[in-house]
Amino acid sequence: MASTEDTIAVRISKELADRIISGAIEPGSRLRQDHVAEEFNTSHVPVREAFRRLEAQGLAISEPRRGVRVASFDLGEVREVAEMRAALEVLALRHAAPHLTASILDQAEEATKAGDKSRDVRSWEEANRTFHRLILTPCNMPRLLSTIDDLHAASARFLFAAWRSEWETRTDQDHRAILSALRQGNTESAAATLGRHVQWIGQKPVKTASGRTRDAFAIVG
Amino acid sequence: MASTEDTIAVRISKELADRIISGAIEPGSRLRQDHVAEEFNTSHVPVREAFRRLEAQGLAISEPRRGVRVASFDLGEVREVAEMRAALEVLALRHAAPHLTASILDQAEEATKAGDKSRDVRSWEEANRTFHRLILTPCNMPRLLSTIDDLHAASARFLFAAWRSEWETRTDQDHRAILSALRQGNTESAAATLGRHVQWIGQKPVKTASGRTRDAFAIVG
DNA sequence: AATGCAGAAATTATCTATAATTTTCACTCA
DNA sequence: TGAGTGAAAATTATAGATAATTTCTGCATT
Repeated sequence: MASTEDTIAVRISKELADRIISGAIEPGSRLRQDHVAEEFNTSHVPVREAFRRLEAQGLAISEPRRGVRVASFDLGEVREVAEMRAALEVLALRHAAPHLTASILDQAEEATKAGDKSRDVRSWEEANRTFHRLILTPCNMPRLLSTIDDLHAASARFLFAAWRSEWETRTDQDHRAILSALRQGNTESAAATLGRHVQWIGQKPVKTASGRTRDAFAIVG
Repeated sequence: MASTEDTIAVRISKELADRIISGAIEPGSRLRQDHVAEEFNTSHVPVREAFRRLEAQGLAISEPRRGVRVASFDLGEVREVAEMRAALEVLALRHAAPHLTASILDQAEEATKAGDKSRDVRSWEEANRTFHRLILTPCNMPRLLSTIDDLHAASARFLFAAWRSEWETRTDQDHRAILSALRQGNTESAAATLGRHVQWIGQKPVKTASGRTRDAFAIVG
């Protein structure tokens, strides 16, 4: 953890981002700068800068003079993020493919296995993210990768909101198919599978606070 | 102009973004918060927030304790932005197509004509941006649209850097082909043309300060 | 001439204070 | 009972001041 390297504003934004993604802070709830400042033992100036970062990542929305609140989301946004991820990850994979080494693919396979063994959402999400990052990073397109990172953060948020606690282990066939295609040098097939994989939207009945049951949606890939 | 509505930080970031895009501030040059604060007659707190916004748009980069500088760019970045635009605008168009009305397509045709008549880069860019915005906005995907907006800002920057002054009028056949396909309800053909159109990278010899000639590249679509 | 090293100047990051705005909530009056 | 009203409290936005860091500059040394 390079906390001492970062500026206070960055540290705050990372911590808040983590809480928003994990669902520790409810969507729609207000982020009050003085409260946050007090908690982190700082003034509110770095807090405001942290808010601007969260805003840019799409994790918070700010209305002038009325403060900042945690961004809420709906099924439409889940779909939107899924489609953006599909389009951009396919693009990244096409450029990354020529630079993929056997070692990278082996690491990606390890990540897939780790995901299959995961007993909770959080560790599954981490393994999944590692897989995607491993096969996409070699595309060497920083702007593309950072946009994809933001989309992954949004995905994780949807995921944690839907699968708050229960998580059933499952074997990720898509990841294996992608790796196998990449090993055979079949980039187009890998890209097509990745595009489908990322757009798969899981659906799960969830009990609301009022005791009713509704469906929760999330990107599971 | 809703300047009075906006917060000072937003106003500053818009003005600085405009200068960076137009090339009024050189890539790589430093943005000094006190100087900017003095120019806008404010303290540096809103200036710092404006910097965070520019950073998020990819127009500036900040290193902790060493300040903010205008992002520089190279051919690789031009390519990257072109490919991202292609992927995302195609996605947006596919979703927008069912909601396009004759009126919107007529407005888009007007924008194309305005672009063809433009005698300088700046007005051509504005007309071009209007065209793309018109046919994409109905997709109703706010996150996607705002990402595309940022990419258009980057495109404009490349464009102004390459075509600083000289600009030859040209007839945009791609725009017309896209409109014609859309009018016939042939979304796939329109999307394919748009994807190619946006990835077209113009090339132009440019005289550098040192009197030498080098090639400048920009997205011309 | 090139290199390295103070010390000074400039600049960034943060804190404390103040002004302006919005939200809350008790209270009046229909 | 309930809608409207108007302070009071809370909160945001900005300003001014301070501490910490970096960059610059000139001079001594090799």
